[in-house]
Amino acid sequence: MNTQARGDGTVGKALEVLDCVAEFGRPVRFSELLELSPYPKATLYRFLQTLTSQKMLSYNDDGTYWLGARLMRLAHAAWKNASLAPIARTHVEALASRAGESVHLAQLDNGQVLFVDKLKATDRFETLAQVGQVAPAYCTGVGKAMLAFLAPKRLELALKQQSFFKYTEATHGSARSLLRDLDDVRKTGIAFDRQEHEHGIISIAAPILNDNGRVTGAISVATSTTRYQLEELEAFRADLLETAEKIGKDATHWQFPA
Amino acid sequence: MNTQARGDGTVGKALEVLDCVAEFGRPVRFSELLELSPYPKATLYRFLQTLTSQKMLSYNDDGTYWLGARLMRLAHAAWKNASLAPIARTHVEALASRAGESVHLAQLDNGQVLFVDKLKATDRFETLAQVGQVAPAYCTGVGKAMLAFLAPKRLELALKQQSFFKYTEATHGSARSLLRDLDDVRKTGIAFDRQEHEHGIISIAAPILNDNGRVTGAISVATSTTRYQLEELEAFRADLLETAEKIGKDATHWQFPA
DNA sequence: GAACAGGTTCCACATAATGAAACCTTTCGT
DNA sequence: ACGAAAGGTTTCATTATGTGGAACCTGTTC
Repeated sequence: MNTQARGDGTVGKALEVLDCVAEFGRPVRFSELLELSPYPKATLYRFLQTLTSQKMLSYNDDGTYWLGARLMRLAHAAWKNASLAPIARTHVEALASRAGESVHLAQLDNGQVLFVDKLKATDRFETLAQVGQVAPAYCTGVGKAMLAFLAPKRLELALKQQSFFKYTEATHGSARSLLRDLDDVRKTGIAFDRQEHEHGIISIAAPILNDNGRVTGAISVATSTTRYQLEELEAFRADLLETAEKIGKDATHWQFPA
Repeated sequence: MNTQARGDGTVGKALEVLDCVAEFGRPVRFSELLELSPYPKATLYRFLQTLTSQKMLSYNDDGTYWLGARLMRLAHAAWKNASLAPIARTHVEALASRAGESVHLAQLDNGQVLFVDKLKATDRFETLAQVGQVAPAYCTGVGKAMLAFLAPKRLELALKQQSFFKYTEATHGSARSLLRDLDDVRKTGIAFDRQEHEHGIISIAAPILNDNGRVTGAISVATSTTRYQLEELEAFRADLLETAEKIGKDATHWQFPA
């Protein structure tokens, strides 16, 4: 896995088209896609044909394309077997409704944070909206919670994968600065995001450890500085830790591969 | 969309590999895949590399592959925008717990039934297990419920897409036989699966209609002949119809493209 | 009834995929 | 410690695949 990323190739292009369709967020016509994608008519047409015959897209008789059944199946294989989400769902829900704020559930995926569940207590329909999103580990609450409890070797590897781009003034700009923060996290069992990834967004996060003490994920309560001060997040600490522990227990039989 | 299906092409092959990974239901090693897939070592290797760099697979440092972040993202775009599931979730849950039996939520996808939610009242972990599965429309409760309320033109088209393969003695073997059944469904607003798809499995289904009277999906209570007789399914009728109506109302703003 | 927009098909050509074989690297048996 | 085997990665000449400009449908508009 050390050759440089290959963005090209037929498969890559086809997937780009899939992304385009997904981006629309609704069934979409050929001509609409044509504008958004960089491919000439004939090429795009062939891609759509291929993807349709592969059931990655479905072609409706009103002439629109939308993500197809195969994608659904693959997706749920992923969801069911490689993510904490189904195991943690009830706990996450409970926490969200008690906290009245967004709850995020995340796992580590090649040095990045992968959100596997996001829940807004207030809005049922927003559920799952941004599941699958990724974010850097070094500047998010969940990310730091996980990094702090990684085995030394793994941490070393993960650190190499961080860019240390400064999103805000509060973002850690180097491994050294991050490591100091992680020491605190390790002591308290709690990680804070102090507007490190996005202005105005703060969070309090706890790692999810299985019975062997291995990190399998992290969970956080996130809110905005307009509603809470950083210090006030302490109010969620006990509930968060308790929830994380419960999830850890439920997830023990199951090993996340990272 | 009239050229014959092209199962070949690079994209098709790559997706086959994805399916292989999904089939394992867990992170999988190179060598395991090698046995299951028809490709030589070098070819499979390249596919895995491509899919990994495209984030369709993730490569973990214990040397295993698993479905990746991009798939997750695509999946949830599909789930959120093209399926009744998130809209219907609460109603489905409520029905499942009242009925104490499996509840299936389905939509029509190119003449086939696509399950977008399945819920067992008894087992939280089985939730979502077979979402994305497809089944024939002509021999399932949900399928017949949807067919019966399709506009004549659409029904005609859908009938052409049915194979009328006889899964059991009870399966409809021809369009004629099916159409007679659909007349009944139209009259009563309820469809039964009388062990037509699988021995021992029966169900009672109702279509979900939006305010324009257009079919957007169907919902069913399914059980086995060891627990219920066909006639006893009547007990679920009222609750089923009521639930279907509620979902229809919630889904009215939203049009399923089929 | 001519011009147009949205799709679909053709085909000479360029590119990307193929897979046998050689090559690493780690693990295992003695 | 040594040889062999399993598991994984790279090379490269060959060939199958994908490419896209242009022509072509078909239904709609002015």
